[in-house]
Amino acid sequence: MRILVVEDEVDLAHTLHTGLTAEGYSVDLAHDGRQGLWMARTGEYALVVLDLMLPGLNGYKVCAQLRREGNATPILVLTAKDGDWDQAEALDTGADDYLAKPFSYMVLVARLRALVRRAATVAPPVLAVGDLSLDVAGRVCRRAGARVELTPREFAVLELLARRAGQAVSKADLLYHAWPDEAQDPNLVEARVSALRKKVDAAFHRQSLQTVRGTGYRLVDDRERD
Amino acid sequence: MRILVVEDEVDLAHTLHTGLTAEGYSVDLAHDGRQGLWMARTGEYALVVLDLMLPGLNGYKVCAQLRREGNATPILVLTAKDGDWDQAEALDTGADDYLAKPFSYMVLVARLRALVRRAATVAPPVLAVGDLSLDVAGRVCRRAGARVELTPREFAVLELLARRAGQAVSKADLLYHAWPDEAQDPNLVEARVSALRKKVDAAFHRQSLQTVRGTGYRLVDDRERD
DNA sequence: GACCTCGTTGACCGGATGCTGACCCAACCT
DNA sequence: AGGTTGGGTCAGCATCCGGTCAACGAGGTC
Repeated sequence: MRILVVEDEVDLAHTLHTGLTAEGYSVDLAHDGRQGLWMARTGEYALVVLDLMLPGLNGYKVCAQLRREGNATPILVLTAKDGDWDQAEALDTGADDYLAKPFSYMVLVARLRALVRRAATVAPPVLAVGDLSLDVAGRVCRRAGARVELTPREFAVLELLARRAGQAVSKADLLYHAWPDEAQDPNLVEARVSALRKKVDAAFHRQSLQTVRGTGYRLVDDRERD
Repeated sequence: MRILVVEDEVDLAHTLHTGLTAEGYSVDLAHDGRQGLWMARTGEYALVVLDLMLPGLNGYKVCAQLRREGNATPILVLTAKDGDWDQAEALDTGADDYLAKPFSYMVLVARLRALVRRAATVAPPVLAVGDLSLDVAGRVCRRAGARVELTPREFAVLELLARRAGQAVSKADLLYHAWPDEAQDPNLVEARVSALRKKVDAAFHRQSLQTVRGTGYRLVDDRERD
């Protein structure tokens, strides 16, 4: 579960990082609005914690821009002010929840958990590429309706490939997404993909997991080939 | 006993939060209608306190939408106006009680308690997953019609799994739901699930309580498996 | 074709994860 | 007080992941 914290105050950012990491999340930090926007766009985050007062590009704009791009990642807004106006505007631009500083750490974690959970139930939880489907909420994978058992790592890898179906995904991206603690070795990915191919492709005489030499892998709908 | 308060006025929301928490309820806050609707949908609340005047989506709509979805959670409506018209409309859309601001805190708590009590006796909500049914009000569990005796903790665990049937539920979520005072050890959950399996699955040669390795557990309808 | 790099995959094995029985304490009857 | 029940704690065991390594294969280049 990866979380993006967009916060320029170094102390608070650091506190959030250590706290949420201890809570079991993988936390990435962005220090200004522009960087936050960039990182959020990757769509890899289960949630974005966004300070409103930011250098460069303020939180309202980041939030509004993400929504304009169709990005539905849940956003929890933080702000020093607690006026109704701020709150209203933040929620209007598409934030999902709001917390005024100073806030209790427990409250933050509770809200955050609620948001993630809600998003999981509301968002379309099933990724589909051809007849391969991934139920992200239930952690269930099916090919042509048949259940395929995947290990957590396999699921994480296939999930990112499915989110970027048709696109080549670099091993670096896959490592970043599926190996929360920094792992480097590309062979980790190769080994997992190899295992996935057996379960998801070979067992069904398919070749949807393609190698993109020099880059990474690509997941495609391969039902009507040659 | 978990209560959802949907209220955009920060002061009032805060007052209600502290007050009701002191009263022994677990209180979650939503700050606008849309958020309130999402949170209420999880079905985890014994009661919803809903302000009518809300940004985004007003209280009438939230209420009406919940009822349309078959959600029977008791709803106590708050509003600044006290005209008969408002009251009538709120109750028509499916609210269970009505309170005009400003109101006495004592009155709120009394009404609220009454509502919870009434709801518990009047509308026994039954969760069902396959032939497993949980009567939440009566604390009764049945498999294929046969009564299964569960301890309180077992019931709490199974209840959350049933509410999120088909989805993988993390041990953290289960802890959060079934161990109100903060407990941490995942083994608590494992031990309860182990006990549940004996009563609910093994005794009926079933496997509806599935392990999702690395994540938690999932409750499914397993009646027609290969 | 020689050579090199990149990718694939099987084997191995250590560590993480989950399961469960045993034990025991605390709360609650009687 | 003595008995019963719930359930937290612990430890041992089983299972499963998945990281590591190395041998092999496939492409690409000269």
